[in-house]
Amino acid sequence: MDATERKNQILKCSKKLFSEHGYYNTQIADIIREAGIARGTVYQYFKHKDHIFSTLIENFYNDWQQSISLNLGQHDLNSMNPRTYLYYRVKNTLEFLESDRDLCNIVLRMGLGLQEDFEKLILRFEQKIINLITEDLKLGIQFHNIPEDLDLEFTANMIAGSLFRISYHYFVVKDARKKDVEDISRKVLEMLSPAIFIKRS
Amino acid sequence: MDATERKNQILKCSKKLFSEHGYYNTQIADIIREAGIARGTVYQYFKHKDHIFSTLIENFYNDWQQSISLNLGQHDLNSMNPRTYLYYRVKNTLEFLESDRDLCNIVLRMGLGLQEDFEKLILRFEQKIINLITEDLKLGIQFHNIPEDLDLEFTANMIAGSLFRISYHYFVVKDARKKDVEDISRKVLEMLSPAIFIKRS
Amino acid sequence: MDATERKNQILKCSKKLFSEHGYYNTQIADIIREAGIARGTVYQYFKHKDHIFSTLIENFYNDWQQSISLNLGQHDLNSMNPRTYLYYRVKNTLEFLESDRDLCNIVLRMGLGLQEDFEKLILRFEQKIINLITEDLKLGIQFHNIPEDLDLEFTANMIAGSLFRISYHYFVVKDARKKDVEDISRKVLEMLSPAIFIKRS
Amino acid sequence: MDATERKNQILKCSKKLFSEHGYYNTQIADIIREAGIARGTVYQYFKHKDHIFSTLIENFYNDWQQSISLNLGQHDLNSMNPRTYLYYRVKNTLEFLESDRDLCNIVLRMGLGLQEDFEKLILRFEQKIINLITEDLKLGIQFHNIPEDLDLEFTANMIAGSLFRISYHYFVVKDARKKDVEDISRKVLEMLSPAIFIKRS
DNA sequence: GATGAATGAGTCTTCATTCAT
DNA sequence: CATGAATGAAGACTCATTCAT
Repeated sequence: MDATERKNQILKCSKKLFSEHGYYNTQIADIIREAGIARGTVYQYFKHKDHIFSTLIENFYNDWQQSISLNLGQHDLNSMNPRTYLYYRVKNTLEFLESDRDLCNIVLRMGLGLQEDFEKLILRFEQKIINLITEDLKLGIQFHNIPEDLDLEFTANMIAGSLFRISYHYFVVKDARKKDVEDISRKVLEMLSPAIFIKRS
Repeated sequence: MDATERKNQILKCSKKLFSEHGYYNTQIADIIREAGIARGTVYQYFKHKDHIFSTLIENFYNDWQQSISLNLGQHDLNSMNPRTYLYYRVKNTLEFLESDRDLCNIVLRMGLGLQEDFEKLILRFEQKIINLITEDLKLGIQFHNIPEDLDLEFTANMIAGSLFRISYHYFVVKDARKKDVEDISRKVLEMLSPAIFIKRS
Repeated sequence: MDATERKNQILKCSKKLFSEHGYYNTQIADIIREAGIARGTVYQYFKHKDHIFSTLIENFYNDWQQSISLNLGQHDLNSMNPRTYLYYRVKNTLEFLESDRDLCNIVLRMGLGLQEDFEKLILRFEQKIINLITEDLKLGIQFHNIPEDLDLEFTANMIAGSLFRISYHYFVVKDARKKDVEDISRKVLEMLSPAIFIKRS
Repeated sequence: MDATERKNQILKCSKKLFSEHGYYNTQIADIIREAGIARGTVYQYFKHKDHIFSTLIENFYNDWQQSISLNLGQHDLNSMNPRTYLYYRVKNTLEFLESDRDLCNIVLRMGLGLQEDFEKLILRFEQKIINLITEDLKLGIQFHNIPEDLDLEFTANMIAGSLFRISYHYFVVKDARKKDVEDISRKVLEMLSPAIFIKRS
């Protein structure tokens, strides 16, 4: 097993345990038992226990960034109506969270309220999602699909909160299948659209 | 200082510290420094550190239960239209969370993903709110104000997620004032109504 | 309740608990619960927890001393044959230990191997019993009832060990009745006599 | 130093300290000072302080069991007269207790009256010795060497008490040499025989 | 004298991290 | 690189003792 594989193995086992028992209730002893490696080996790849956790969140954030770029590239904003655009945005987000339930659980629940530096990493993710929604809403206003007087801060947080809870509920608690994501996305759209979009007569 | 006062003092100081630094980053040493008492005094009132935390959540839950009963008594469901009813429900919930920002922060963020027994206590709160929303939605369906085919599980979680995020954002992050609660509640109503209620022509 | 009564009450409750759970597994909290008094009250009568324990052993020792004097006075050594003399010695010792099973248990078992100062007090009792037996044996030698070449140190310890074990077994473990003491004493005599006394043809 | 050696080292140091100062007056700090190791090392080999103590008693019990089996194998019961048999029994027991004076002191004195689970372990040893003596006495009755009407419970406890006291006195208090064991055993035999064995004319 | 809330020194135990092999 | 025994700082909890009321 080469260095990258070994590192990923440790990350994978830690992720599972952090998701299952939380950061402080996962000991290095648990991680090495899960990975079947020696205590010292962990420290060949990670300076501290913190480092494992923050690497997980960093990777999650980077993967997500990349996923956004890819998805943006796939769809031509101009050729879509705003509802379709929103639909893809929601679906892509949910699909990403669905693809790794342990990370989803960590980022949306188990990783909250730990150390300040972890909080910063998670807040970066949360803030980024809020910013994306805000940007999208602004775009909608520009295109006269969304009323000008919409409270962006409020709406963005409301949408983000919905997405977080829905993801946590369906992917972590209910263990929903990948194929359910489209259905869930459509329902999200149905809930949000009437309040956001200007009705065309 | 009598027993009840001392116990409340310890709870108050612990609450502040748990909210600020999280459960595992708050030591008994911090609590006694904050309260200006001796180490042993804490253990006169609480069996373990856990016990302080769980008491906080228990009290929060009980106070909330009581607040719901009081509020239900104040408003006559029959004399209200469904929008007004929903408005008061949202406002009461937000008002309760606003009234203690430290507890709000603990229940909505710092207390998540800790020990299993803490998780149970917080899940009880979350589940109760989901149940309440579900009951309200069912009532709306009965009164033909809400479409029969609404996905209750989905909608309840979406609404709950919105309320959690909005509360956390405005009361914990933004430190909003009590007077802002009405404004926020109205905005919540504006977001939810169009998707939930059957439009009367 | 006057001072002496209160003090005796504390001693009585402590004795029961020390006998039941040992010195280190009996807390002041247990004693005041058993006695139904306040924490501070204990310290009005005893300087330290140690003091309660050592008072118990001291009292036991003094009572025993007194019991010996009384018994010695009752029986005229000259008018008795050595077997009868030994019988009364054994019976008196067993009767004394039987009269307070908690103390018997403390002195013979629960009180052993604690602190150095406790050990001294208990050793004083043990040594005293060894000395008494030795004196009696010497007397027997003087009167030509016991062979001159008997190993006194060995015999005294053997007899003491027997008495200790028999007392512990019948009074503490088996909870024997007062009326059984005579029977037990006779059996002790039957065991010891053949080896100790010079056989008269 | 490998795992077994290290564990034995901790056991050895603990044994010495427990024997010297008792269980509750021996701190983990004392043990690590005596062993010249770090605090955490103790907990690599033993779950709790209790665990060290109970391991000592367990080992003692097992070693003793094994010693009995070995000794039984060495001597042919049929080819011995009952006195010789009793002599070897006593000698073997005393030899075993003599071989480790710290354990002898713990089992016969310092370990008494501590926690319930320790008491159970020590009682197991005591009961076993009582049972062995009882079995031997029964055998003697079967072979018509011992009177049928002998009170077995009484006699076994008396003999056990003698052996315990004699062992404690000579091996712990008087620090007798190994070579003295034979002499002591012979004296024990001289004390017990006349009362136990049927006299052949 | 009696009370019991408060005290804090003393202990056990945990667990991330190190380092010689 | 891998190992795992050893480390010790950090933290929770206990409990005899005090003292103001």
